Amino acid sequence: MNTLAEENYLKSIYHLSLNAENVSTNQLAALLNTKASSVTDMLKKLSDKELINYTPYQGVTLTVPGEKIAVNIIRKHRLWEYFLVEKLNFKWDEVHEMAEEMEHISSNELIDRLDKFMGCPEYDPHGDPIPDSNGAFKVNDLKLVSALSVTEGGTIWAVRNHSPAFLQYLEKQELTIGKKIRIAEIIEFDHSVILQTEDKRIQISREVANNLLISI
Amino acid sequence: MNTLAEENYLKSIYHLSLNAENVSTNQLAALLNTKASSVTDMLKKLSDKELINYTPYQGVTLTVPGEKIAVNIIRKHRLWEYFLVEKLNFKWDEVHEMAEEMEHISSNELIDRLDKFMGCPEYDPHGDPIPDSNGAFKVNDLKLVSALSVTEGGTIWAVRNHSPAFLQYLEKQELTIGKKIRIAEIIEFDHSVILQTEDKRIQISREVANNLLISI
DNA sequence: TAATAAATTTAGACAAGTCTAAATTTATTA
DNA sequence: TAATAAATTTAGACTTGTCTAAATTTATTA
Repeated sequence: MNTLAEENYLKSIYHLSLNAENVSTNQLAALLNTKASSVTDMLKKLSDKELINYTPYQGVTLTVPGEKIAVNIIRKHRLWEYFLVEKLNFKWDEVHEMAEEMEHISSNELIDRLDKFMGCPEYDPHGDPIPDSNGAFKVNDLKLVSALSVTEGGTIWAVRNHSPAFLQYLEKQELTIGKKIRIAEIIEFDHSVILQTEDKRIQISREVANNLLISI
Repeated sequence: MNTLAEENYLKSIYHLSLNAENVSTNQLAALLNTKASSVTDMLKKLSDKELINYTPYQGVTLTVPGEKIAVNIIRKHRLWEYFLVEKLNFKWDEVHEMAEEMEHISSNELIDRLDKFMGCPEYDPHGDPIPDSNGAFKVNDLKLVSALSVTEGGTIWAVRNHSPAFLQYLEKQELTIGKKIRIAEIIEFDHSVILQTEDKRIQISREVANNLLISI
């Protein structure tokens, strides 16, 4: 098996890979709250284990085995989050940190049984798809609210930021998963967005719009 | 918080303390599958943190804060074992290793909610009492089968060994928790014990009798 | 009780993962 | 395209937890 640190690196590389072909040392250092030199050391180690493709100065990609491990960790993370919210009644802004620990519980048999116990949920409390035991994701076509034009709209489906501060803000604004919204106006000056919901208009910053995903 | 290694040492000291006033370096080394010299190093560290009382060559005892941490880990271990058996349908011989990992999940809020979710069970799948959130145990007066005389008997209540091999053996012999037994005979030569259950006689070794606890 | 055995500790080393500071490579820009 | 800036890697060090081998202390026994 892999160490906790190795698992966290693989997971982080996976997440960053979604937005860029190659993941850079500095991106990883920022996400993992560590120094670039530490990242370099670990990249060598993961490369030796053939879990990543690493060329010095050129960033990294995951190999097939590396991606498999990363997806499995993400599966565990999301299933535990679902468990914490649906079974133990935690709020969606309270579960991320706990799931960060729980995702490293090694048994796959355990996670498969947990999955069945909960009825094989397809999405976690933040709207992210839960990979199945083969690592297959439900692909669904989501769009960032920040990428929409006026009059476009849909249903809030997922969030791209899991920090308690952000989630609590959404909760307060009643911008939670399942809510139907439409772009009423985009402020040219700062790209703030005014959303129209069933019963009111809500103004959100570009920052917020950039972390909110909807299904059209 | 404490490291995983520290938590495991505290837990082991706690367990060994039940059978001896002072816990020795070698006892710990054996239980933790490590070397005496490594134990000495860790004892100094725990002593510096005032989690144990350590006098070189004289063994250790837990301090009040040290015991509190140990009991909390045991609480988590037993609640997770209960969860795995009662909710995820694992067998009692399958859960120990998983719980060894899960007991280190740090959130106490999580464990308290898990406790409530399961209806605040008093005993784990091996019959061990589950401490409450204050660290209080249900004390019950159990006796080792090996300590009984002929004609004495009671209900199998707990086991002192959690190895899959032992638990599977008990399962096969139908000597599981709740079973009523009585001592029919003790073989003088090797201290084997012949048990009378409702429907049959079962011979067990002294070794087995020494790991089986009954409530009279 | 002196000699021997067993238990424990000390000394020095190592692997994992991290850090700072310096060196190197790549990217940017004047 | 030469100079500068930014990104990355290397070198050397530190911490945690472990190890082996040697030294020391405690227990046992003749």
